Amino acid sequence: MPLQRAPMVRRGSASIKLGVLDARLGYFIRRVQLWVFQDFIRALSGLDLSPAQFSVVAVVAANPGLTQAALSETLGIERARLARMLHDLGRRDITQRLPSARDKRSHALHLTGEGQKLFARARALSAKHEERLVKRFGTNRYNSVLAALRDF
Amino acid sequence: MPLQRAPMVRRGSASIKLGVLDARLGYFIRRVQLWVFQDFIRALSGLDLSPAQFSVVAVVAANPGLTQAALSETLGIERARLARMLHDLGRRDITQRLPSARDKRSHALHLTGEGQKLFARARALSAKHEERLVKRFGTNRYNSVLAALRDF
DNA sequence: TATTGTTATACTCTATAACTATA
DNA sequence: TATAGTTATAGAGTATAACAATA
Repeated sequence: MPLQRAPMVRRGSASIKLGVLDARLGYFIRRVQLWVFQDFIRALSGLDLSPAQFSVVAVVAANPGLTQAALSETLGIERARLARMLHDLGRRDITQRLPSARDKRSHALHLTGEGQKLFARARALSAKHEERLVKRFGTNRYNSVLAALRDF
Repeated sequence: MPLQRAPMVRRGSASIKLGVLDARLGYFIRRVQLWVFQDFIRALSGLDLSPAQFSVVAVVAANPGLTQAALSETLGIERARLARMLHDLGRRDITQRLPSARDKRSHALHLTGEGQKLFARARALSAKHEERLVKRFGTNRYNSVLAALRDF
């Protein structure tokens, strides 16, 4: 059987210059953010949890009983979108909305028993993802970038 | 006139914990990326150029004559989306697609005269945006974060 | 056969407004 | 009057597939 000719992959295209983009932090932040999210999605693909859904579950787990408004403000997710997300997570028996004693308008958010199990697995899978990031950056660089972005 | 009661702003909500998110780089990258893009969009609002459009114009300016496929691969923008973007930028007399001499399938991308003027202004406005980032991070942190993300 | 560029479709995310029930 | 939550809609961005022209 003859060898197939390798498809033209054009890996480097090294001659193409970024121009002024090479001095724009936003460009590199965006590229790295896309890479990180793709790796995260792959890491949690078995659980069918998006980065945004994971962030919701994580904050509810750390603050049982908080309201949707507080969650929305903490994560910067629009209230309207959060309502749909919680509807979906509720259908999947991950989160639940209990009536609030103090304010009948608001809900107290909790994880269900199933939600807690799912979160434990998601947390472990996301920790492996995080280890990949540490390796890719190197420990020192990872720590300094995390600290810089956290303080921003 | 009696003082109006200040609206409940709930600035800090300091009691809400991030939980495991506090050890996830992707969360902070996403938050900072959103802030940076919003500041960029505000900075260039007078020119009506999105970050993605700016990146296209910048790379065409730095590599006159390159093809859409090369541009697509460099910036990680889908060919399908890039076709629509260039259609729009062409309608606005910013970019132009000239026939390629060597390959009749492909186009050679260039800025128009108007496109070059627009790019000069966009570059200046984006430089002011970048200065805000430098101030916000501090020069040392800015430089180390930029280097780390660029090398990623 | 594979690549370039185009069109079309579907899905997600974002932004906004309008609505209800409570406060 | 303002807030909590919901629903609906429109606009971007992303991911695919299919297609014509060319290699």
